[in-house]
Amino acid sequence: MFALVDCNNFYASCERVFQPRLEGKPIVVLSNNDGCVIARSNEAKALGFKMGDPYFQVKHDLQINNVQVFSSNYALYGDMSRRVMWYLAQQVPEVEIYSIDEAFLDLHGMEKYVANDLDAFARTLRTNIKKRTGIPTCVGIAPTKTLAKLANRLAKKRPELGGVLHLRSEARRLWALKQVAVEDVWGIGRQYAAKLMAAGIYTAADLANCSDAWARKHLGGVVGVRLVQELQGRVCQGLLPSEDGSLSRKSISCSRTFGQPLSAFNDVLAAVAAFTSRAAEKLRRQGDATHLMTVFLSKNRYGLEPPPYSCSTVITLHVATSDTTELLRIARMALKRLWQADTRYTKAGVVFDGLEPAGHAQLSLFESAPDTGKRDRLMVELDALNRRFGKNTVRLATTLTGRGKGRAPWEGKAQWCSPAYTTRLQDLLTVY
DNA sequence: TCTGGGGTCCTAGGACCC
DNA sequence: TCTGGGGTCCTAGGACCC
Repeated sequence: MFALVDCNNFYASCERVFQPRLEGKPIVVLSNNDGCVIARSNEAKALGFKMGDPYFQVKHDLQINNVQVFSSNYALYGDMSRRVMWYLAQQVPEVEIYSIDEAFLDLHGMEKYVANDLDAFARTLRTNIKKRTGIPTCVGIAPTKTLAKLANRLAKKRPELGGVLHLRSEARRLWALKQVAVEDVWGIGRQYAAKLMAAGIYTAADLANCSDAWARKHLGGVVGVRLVQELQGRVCQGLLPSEDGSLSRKSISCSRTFGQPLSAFNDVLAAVAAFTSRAAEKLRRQGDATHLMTVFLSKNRYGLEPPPYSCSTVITLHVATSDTTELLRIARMALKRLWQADTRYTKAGVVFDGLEPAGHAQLSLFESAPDTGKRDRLMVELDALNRRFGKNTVRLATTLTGRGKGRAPWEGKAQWCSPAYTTRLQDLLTVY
């Protein structure tokens, strides 16, 4: 058995924990740059606000409905997430942190520790998470991860289930499959949903009745086969390593939409340099080096201009590196290659691929190992200082613009960001 | 004026190897 | 002159997830 524990409306719930007066009130949280709606409380959902709604389009409706608006506060959400996950890790032998607000638990063999009553166990988890962190959750329990997802979804949609649904029998599984529309199945996106409906497949139950051959042909090959089998109760996926040191990403990126369109090379360079530094930090944190760096620039996609809206260039490094100074040199080179004068750029980003463990760089026959000792030590110190004294305490000059201190021109708006209540001493709540 | 960011996996096709 | 089979590695593109 697997369980999926999912926090309800996580970002909105995090904000509510520190502003209880918002209980029962509509809340939305906006993306970077206060661009779109990315999270909603149930009340905001009921008012018809959608995921991805551009803020400027719904601003008026939000106001007249008295919806509380927040900019995203990842310092807060990340820390609250860690608290929830830490608690779960104490309760079961194996946890997969699937996303910032969801975790799969492996319950195989747990029955004997919880008196054969997984439902009661799940209810205890919910109660304790709420008590310790203030975050409401729902739990789905089923023989496969895909069914656990589905059970979780129903637990969330049907208040009468009390936040927990356990697909303990075949009859229960068949009942649950009939309740869920095919587009709400984990792994069915917009394209597949349209294809399935055209083929007369409307519910998860219909999908579970498809043959392996049909799934292979129409749902992306083996991925589709696994999906259908998991709905039938046949286990195709186990728990994966998660964000706890055992997880090693295969690519690392950092990108942002600018606060305003930029046309000056040095302004965009400052942005690309800042993203490069950030991505290099992530790279070093997982102990890797990259030998493939992509830099991309984007233009406004919503205007009258025809595509292409973005251009990119890939640079292959002969010796993999995680040294920020070296990566900055390459980023500048890539940017020069892409640059077109008189263009209003709206976004930029960098991606590192071809990752390998640092220090094990393959040298070709005639290359000698470059002297990287000093640089490595510099990076270790840099990361240590920033960890200890906060992000960007020490950084490289390229990430600054010629304009001196203050906000960089690429930085976006975050007009309604709540305090970092749990990670910043000055932001600690005072209760009178 | 204003439209997010960071990932994963799979397939198909081409280049190249023995 | 004609003809074969089995691999690997890489990239681009498409789908999906939160």
